[in-house]
Amino acid sequence: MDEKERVKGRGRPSLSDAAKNAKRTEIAAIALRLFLEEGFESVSMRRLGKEVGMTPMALYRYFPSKLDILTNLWVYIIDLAFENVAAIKGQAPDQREELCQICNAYVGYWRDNPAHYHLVFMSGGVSNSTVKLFVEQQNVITKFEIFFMYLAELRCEPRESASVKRATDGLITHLHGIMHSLITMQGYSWTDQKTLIEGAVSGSVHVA
Amino acid sequence: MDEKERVKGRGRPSLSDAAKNAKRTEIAAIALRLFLEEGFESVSMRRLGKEVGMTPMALYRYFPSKLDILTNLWVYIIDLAFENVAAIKGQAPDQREELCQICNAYVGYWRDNPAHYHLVFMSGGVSNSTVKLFVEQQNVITKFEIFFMYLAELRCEPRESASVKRATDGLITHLHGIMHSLITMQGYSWTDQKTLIEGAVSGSVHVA
DNA sequence: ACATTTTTATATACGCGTAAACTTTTTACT
DNA sequence: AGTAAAAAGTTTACGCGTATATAAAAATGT
Repeated sequence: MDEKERVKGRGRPSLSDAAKNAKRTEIAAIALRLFLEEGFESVSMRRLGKEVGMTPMALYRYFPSKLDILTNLWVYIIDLAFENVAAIKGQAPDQREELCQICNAYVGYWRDNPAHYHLVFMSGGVSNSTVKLFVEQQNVITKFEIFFMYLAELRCEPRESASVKRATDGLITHLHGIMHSLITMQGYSWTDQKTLIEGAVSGSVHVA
Repeated sequence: MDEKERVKGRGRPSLSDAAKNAKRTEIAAIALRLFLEEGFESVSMRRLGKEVGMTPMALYRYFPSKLDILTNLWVYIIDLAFENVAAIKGQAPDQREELCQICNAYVGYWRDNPAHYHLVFMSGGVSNSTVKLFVEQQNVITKFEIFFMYLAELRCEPRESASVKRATDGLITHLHGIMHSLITMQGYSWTDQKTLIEGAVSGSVHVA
């Protein structure tokens, strides 16, 4: 939080990292509950402060902004999403079927937890630069590695080849599009998730 | 703006539709200039009111909210964008190439106008039912028809067949995923838009 | 003990979007 | 002309995120 660490001398000592992290965790836990229950924008810092038991401005000792509390929760939620995905590995008879199942688990997680989806992908007032920073800072991207591995194997091409990169980016964007469309445009009668994902996987395996 | 129209009787008469629309147009024009110059969030209603020459609250006689001013501008601009998309029809040597160009125009529009993308697809906050209503109201969905037509022809299948429906839904979701990923996750070095779209089109043409 | 220094925590204040209360303007009816 | 009514327009007020000013707490140096 603070720029430099003072080693010794006069003055009240900084909170220990442990104490600070404990408080951050406590705030984050309460924020997560409130955000999921009532939505990010509906929960004010004054309200959150009251629930945590501190003044609104005291929260700023632990998080630089309200938005920063949110991005912190993203990490936690995305980890949850990929736990679901990891649980499927090595369960299906063949790789192709397993990739489909993994894609369904990934998309399914967000559809089953639309509040999480809204928190991560649709929280209002979040600028591009914020998301960009988040994606770079946290290793969300490394989580996509699993898709690379499956496609390299299924396509019988090296993991680092340009065509695997193209195919995987195509698959990932397609999955996000399926999620996004099914969740946010419910007025349209989409083809069912499983069929759409089968098509996405099929395309990513066979595309040039 | 108002629920019911009073035909006659006592009381000051409502502004004529012409007068009201003139004022709306004037406000919208100034808002567009300011939003483009300084950004939506940086322009306050107090500031906009001053520029237009009325009190902040008087603006609410003509638009129900600040966001509504922006959506109004968006409607105007998106109509132009779809004219652009339509303008591509019949220009390319073959249908397949033309579909690619149309997809690129569609995705490119949103990437060139990320504020509009955020407004329509990420206006999360309280109600995505608002977004849903807007999308349905402006029948954006009926604009998807163009994708159905191209795929029916390219796949040599009837427009109403289940496989054309599957393929088109696959293409549309993929396009939205490409948009969404490129716009909101700029920290990741995605394959370029054109290549991704080529893959999306390829998949939609060949998928079962 | 007491002053000094640094950190933590609170209180105050600002501009924001806009709801609600209020005032002004414009009409019709007596 | 005077009054009632309704829309237009203004003022005031609220809660918001948070910058800034201030106070309180907790350590060291004398």
